[in-house]
Amino acid sequence: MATIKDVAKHAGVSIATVSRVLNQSEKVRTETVNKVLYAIKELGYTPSALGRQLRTSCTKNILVIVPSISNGFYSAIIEGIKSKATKDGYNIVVGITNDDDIIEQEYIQFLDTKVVDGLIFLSPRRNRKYLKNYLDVYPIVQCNEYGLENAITTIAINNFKAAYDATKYLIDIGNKSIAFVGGEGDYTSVIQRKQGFEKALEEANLEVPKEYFQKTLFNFEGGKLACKYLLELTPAPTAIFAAADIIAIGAIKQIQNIGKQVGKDIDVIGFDDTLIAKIYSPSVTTVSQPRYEIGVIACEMLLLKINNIKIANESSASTSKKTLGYQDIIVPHKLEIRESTKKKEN
Amino acid sequence: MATIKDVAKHAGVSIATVSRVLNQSEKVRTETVNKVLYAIKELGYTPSALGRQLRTSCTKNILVIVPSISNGFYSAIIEGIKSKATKDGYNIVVGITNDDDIIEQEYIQFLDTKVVDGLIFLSPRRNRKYLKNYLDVYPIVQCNEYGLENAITTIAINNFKAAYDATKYLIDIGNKSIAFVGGEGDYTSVIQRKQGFEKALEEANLEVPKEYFQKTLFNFEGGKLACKYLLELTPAPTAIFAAADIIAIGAIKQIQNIGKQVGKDIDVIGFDDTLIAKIYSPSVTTVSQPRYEIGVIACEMLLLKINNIKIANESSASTSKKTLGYQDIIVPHKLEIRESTKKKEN
DNA sequence: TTGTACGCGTTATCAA
DNA sequence: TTGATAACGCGTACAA
Repeated sequence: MATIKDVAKHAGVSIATVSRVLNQSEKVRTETVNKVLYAIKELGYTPSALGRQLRTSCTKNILVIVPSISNGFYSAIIEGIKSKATKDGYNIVVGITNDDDIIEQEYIQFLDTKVVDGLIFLSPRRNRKYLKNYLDVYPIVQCNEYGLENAITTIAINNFKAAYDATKYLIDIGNKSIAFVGGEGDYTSVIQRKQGFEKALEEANLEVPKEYFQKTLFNFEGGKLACKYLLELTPAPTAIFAAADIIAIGAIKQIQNIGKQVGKDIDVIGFDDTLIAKIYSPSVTTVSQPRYEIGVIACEMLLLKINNIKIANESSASTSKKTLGYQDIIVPHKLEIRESTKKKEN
Repeated sequence: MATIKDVAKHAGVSIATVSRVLNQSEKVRTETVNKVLYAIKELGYTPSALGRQLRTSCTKNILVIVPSISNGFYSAIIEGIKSKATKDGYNIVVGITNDDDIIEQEYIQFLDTKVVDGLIFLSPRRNRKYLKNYLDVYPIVQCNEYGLENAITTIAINNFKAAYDATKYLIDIGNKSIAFVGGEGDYTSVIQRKQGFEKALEEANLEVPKEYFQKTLFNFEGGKLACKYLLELTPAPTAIFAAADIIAIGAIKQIQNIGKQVGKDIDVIGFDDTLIAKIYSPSVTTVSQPRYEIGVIACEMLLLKINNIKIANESSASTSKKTLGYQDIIVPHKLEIRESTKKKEN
């Protein structure tokens, strides 16, 4: 509980000198430095981040807003963010919203209350009109979505092209009737995946019955239900494109339940390449996103913004708005071919 | 960027009055209240948490230290912590250590720097002698381990009894030779599970060859490797007790790879009841921990400590140490029987 | 090279 | 019912 004052008194110097030693900002005689260092050790003193933050109006904290932490998809991105943040002396604060808009807004207010210096959204974007006021003022970055109305810097794969590639692959290995299972909630990324899916089928002159497009809960049960419905259709699809691995796995379990074989009777492809796709039995063909790298890049972009603002504030207060530009960054995706899909022999 | 001062000026009152309105602490004339409220809206003012925290020396932040966020086991606990914390107006800060002691220590210093009011460890405990100094001074709680040297409040299942129960079940369904696969690193919880395992076998007069005890990496590959080794032994075990679901799943994959059937040729049991155990194919018999509840209770205990300290500080500065007692809380476990184990017919 | 003094944005005490 | 003002712990311009 020792403060800088205690240290100063103990060392027989002023608090200014202690501060100088702490920050190595100006020259201090080595002799004095030692006195101060000794006093610090003696008292077990640690500078209060609070006082420092209030003074410098900079917390070295980054807020990461995520719908749920139980989702393997986000965790790798967070690890990426964390890695870059740590390197630059920043800590990350993870805000979990459970997809609740109110909670999300509360977290966003961390910017107002100066608890954090910047914000990274991992959550899919919804109708967030109020965000506009923040975008001009605070450093904010969005992961996994791009090309939307707000002027927000984004990092994502090309979801359209990724879905197109995956669908083309399903066609190439011999499928002519393919179903698409998306999640509920009109996330831009899922919409784009659906568009890529349609484009590939169109190019191959394959038609898709309306019933082949399924919306379901974004989880295991949702995948099971959607698959059950699809396999009871006549004709039933020979392949299922799921907009997420967990949905794909639900579908696989359902296929197994009715005694059919995945990769032989029916192909299933997922999305995101989460851990479970790799270790499931059968392992799941899926579209891989460089999640860790997405996190790293997102953090880099954010720190850039933070520093720009800092510099702008130091020079002139009026130009600060213009320093917050935005851009769309597209990272490469990759198709991971595994056991849940197999080339047909005819 | 408006401050309380701006609001005061705008409303034509003193900052003290603004503060009173904000905190509803003392009586303010409704007329004045309205003036202030109007000014607040007008300026888009949000109180700075920083100033407030500096003044009250209370951040309303809780630090949760976790080895990795990519681990399904921890996420549910975090959700539990978060739920309780939110109810009481606290935010949680998740610190990811990647099992690095240095990083962990840096996070612990958040207590010194007054960035957080308390700390919950989810990470398994290691040799943390330096912790002693913190335990007397700050509110700290440990999840998932108990009965150790330090006087730290803990919340966990009875790992010994849980493993005993699971092993007894394996014996009851007809297994006579059972192997134990633990993770590397001598985590107390794993050691206790091993002891429970041994106790059950001993009671059934079953002997376990030394080679049946395997240590391996705490992941999918580790499970595969350990299983490969075990199945090449003669005699090979008819059942495998894995100290974690992910290890069990590695083992299952390996069993499938060599063309044997899980639940028929070989039983496999996991630990923790993470999502993957439920949805894997086959689904995995496992010991369920009430992870969400563990999080809730941990948070409750921590908030209790935080409030105790607050009260102690208000009355007399000298008694604050004694208010930080400690206790071991044991929560119930449950055996979830699924497809990876099956009763033998003889 | 070092010390004095101010301010960061609050809350809380004391007077008025 | 309100206002003036002293803290909280720190960094830094300015003076010495």
